[in-house]
Amino acid sequence: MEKTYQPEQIEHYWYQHWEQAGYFQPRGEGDPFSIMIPPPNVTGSLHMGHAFQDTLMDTLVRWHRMRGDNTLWQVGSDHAGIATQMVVERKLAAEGTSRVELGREKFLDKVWEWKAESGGTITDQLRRLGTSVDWSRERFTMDPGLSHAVTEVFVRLYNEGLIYRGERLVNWDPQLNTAISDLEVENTEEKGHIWHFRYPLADGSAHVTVATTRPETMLGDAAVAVHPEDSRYQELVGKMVRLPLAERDIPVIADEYVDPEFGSGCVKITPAHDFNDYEVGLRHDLPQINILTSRAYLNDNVPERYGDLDRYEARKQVVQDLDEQGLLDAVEEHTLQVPRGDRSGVVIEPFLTPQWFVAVESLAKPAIEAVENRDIEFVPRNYENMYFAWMRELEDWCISRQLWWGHRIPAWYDADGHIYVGRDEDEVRNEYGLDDVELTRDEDVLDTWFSSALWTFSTLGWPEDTQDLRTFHPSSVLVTGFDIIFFWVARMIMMTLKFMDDVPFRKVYVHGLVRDSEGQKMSKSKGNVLDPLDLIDGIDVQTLVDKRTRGLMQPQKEKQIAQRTRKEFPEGIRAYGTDALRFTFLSLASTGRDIKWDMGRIEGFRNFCNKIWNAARYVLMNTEGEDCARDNHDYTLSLADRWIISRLQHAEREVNEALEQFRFDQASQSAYEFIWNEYCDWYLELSKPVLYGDDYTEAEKRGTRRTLVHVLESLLRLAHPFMPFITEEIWQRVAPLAGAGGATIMRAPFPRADESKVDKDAEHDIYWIKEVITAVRNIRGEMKIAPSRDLDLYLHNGDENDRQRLDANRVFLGKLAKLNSITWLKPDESAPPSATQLVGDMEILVPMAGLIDKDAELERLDKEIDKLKDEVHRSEAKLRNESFVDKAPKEVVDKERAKLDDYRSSLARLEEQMEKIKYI
RNA sequence: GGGUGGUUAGCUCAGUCGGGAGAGCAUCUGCCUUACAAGCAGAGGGUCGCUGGUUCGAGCCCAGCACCACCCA
Repeated sequence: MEKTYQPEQIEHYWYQHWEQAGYFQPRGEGDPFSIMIPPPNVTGSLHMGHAFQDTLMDTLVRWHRMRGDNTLWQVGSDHAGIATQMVVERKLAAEGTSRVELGREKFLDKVWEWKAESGGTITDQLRRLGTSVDWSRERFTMDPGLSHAVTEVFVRLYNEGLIYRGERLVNWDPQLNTAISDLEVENTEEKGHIWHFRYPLADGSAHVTVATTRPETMLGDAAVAVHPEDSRYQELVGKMVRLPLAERDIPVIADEYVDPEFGSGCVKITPAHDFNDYEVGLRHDLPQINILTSRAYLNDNVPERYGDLDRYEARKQVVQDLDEQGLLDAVEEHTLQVPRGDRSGVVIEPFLTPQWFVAVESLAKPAIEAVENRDIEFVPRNYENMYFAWMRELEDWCISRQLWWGHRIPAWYDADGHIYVGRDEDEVRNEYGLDDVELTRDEDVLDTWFSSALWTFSTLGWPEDTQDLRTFHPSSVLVTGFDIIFFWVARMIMMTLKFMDDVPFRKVYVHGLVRDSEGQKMSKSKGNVLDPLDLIDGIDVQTLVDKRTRGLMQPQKEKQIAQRTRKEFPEGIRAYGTDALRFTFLSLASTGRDIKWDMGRIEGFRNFCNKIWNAARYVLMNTEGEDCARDNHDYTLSLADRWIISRLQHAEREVNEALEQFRFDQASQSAYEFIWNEYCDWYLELSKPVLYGDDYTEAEKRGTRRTLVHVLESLLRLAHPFMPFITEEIWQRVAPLAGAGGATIMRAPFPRADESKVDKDAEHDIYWIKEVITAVRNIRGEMKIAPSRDLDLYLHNGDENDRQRLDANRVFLGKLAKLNSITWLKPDESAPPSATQLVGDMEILVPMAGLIDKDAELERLDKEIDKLKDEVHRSEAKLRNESFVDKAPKEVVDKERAKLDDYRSSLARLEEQMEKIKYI
């Protein structure tokens, strides 16, 4: 083996090998366990969120696979309607053509071409993470099978009256010229203004003042509203106002929606351009006056002078005109929430257009019940409240998009505009007897989320009744971010209950967001994005700066981003490897909270990988070609052997229990602690005296070699779900020595604790040995005695247990504490003046002559004594408190008494010791 | 305005049943000890956000407040 761990040399090899060997496919027997990957966007590339999420899923999947379950991790991607169309349109523009020029059919050919060439980026990147997804079943939402499912669902819902077409206010992106979903709208806080306008009453008797952040929409005002209980405006309600510029009369209405405290307490109502006003308009039967075109220019419903102005030009003009008429009361600075399209970056308009909707009420009811009655459980559970809150005030879902790329809506219109819905045109014609009628198909496509909502069952072959569906549906757990609970999770639950009559998954594990080291969201525009592949492979600082500053929407930020990047990563990023990256995510994955990325952690875990690597080197150096008692059963286990085997059972229990509760942080920490703090720090050291000297028999040496390889082989399996590559690489060499069969660690059994191997006596004995060794090392460290110097050790005031443990473990103590001699003193015998530590009542004495500075030792003792005195006082006070002694459980009181006894006797010993050396 | 989560060592985070707070990183000291300097050994470091309450006892339970983050309006 190489002397240091070099991840790049093993990761590619093993992944290719696993994939080719088909190890990612379900084994075909055992309890089914399945996870459906949240399909990444086909235009996307891997970011830290994916890496985090996929690490969690892969850990669960590998764990279950090793536990013998029939495990499927279903992989695939979604077609990302808008994003993909934009990418391809941009490409076409660069080629000097356009979507419109090509026409729908040719454009779609181009999209598929693009998909074939570039659509595999993210799935290729997934492989670098070691994800054990079943590539042979990879799905794409636009595949024929999934498209078939989409059509089927649409038609069935339509026939039940659960899909309808209607004119509603939707989020409209005027640049992309399509409706978009709430999810695709980002509300950003921006500086703007509030304009206060005076609207005169129609009878000229007075005026009302209204405030708005969007002056141009006043041309579409349908009313002015006040709060019904606002005494200031009682007499106004029912009167008419003369809307300036438009010169229309509009009523003053009373509605609870108005906040009397805000502004003048008087608001303009523009039903066609504001979601709240829309609702108010419906309540009061107001006209919906649409003043915009789909590109956000003003249309024919406004006076001519504003026609064909873009919304911002119109704003200026309206303000100027009102000002000239003396109707501009005031302008204030104001910070407001501005809705922007996450793809286009432009301000989104609430816009009135005909769209297709899913009526969700009847679908939501069972979806709420499924969570209420715990058919589906959220982890952590508090996300259920978020789910309920949203589901209980759910609005109908706008599913149509004015795009070409996507599932085209299976609806046809005749010349009179009658709608016919069916699986295809033939079916429509047959069903409705439309032999000779000319039909045109709806131009729109469905929201990508519509197809994603069917993901758990469409990927398994629905509407066919397949074996896969029967085996792997419902899936076992969904691992996802909280940000798409509404848009995806809730919709999957609704659709799956409707069409499968079952839940899509039993559990939803909700993880947090990966943030940068300062807790900021990672984003291209902030220039603080980390690419998981750069953490795996490393990147020099110049390349990183280039990457972060390329193609910025706000080029003026380039300098600042470059500066901050160079400050945070002066040396660039070193290559840490996939296993260290994964382990970092796992260790930070405590329940449901966001994680701040910490380079220190990944560095530490790369070191951990190196530790495992070198531990394996040590084991192999001492066992390859040696008799490890694989076939030879004549061997003896030492105390250390029995101890590490016992500790292994604890670790195995902890890891399994933690994973059962999705506590990836605790699971990985248990593995880490066992491997580093017990196996490496103590057991490997304890094995050396057995293997290297003449103090032990051949049978004992065989026992230790056997234990070295067996425990290593087990801990590799234990850590495999966390760190698949390094564990496989080492396991391939270690498994044969341990007599463990199988072609891959991936399919080796996951370790489970065997309580019969827990050995309390061995644990107590090793605990004692560690205490004694640590005591000596402490003296060494505090007294600055060179580690190379062998010490003479005296033990005083020990009991019979101490005596027996000493006799049984002299060799261990001698080697690990680097001792020249160990002398057991009888109670009446005294040692030369010594530095002292206590193990229980036993004094650990290292003679001072020539080694130890008297004053330093006195100072050290003094500090110890002070500490003990504090403890004694605290404990005495507690026990003097009668209500404590009366009311606290007996065990607690007894424990406190025992502690006090210990403190007192330790104190006495140290004081005695202090007296002894004070006068030398 | 409503809701959720958070506030613990210099930093990033654990903390189970209420019974005197832990890890990693960083820091300090000493070591190239034949698995590992990406390492070993040792050490220092905490008013558990604030105030009150419950309790014999509160990081943990209750109330209020402050600040941060997110969701909704």
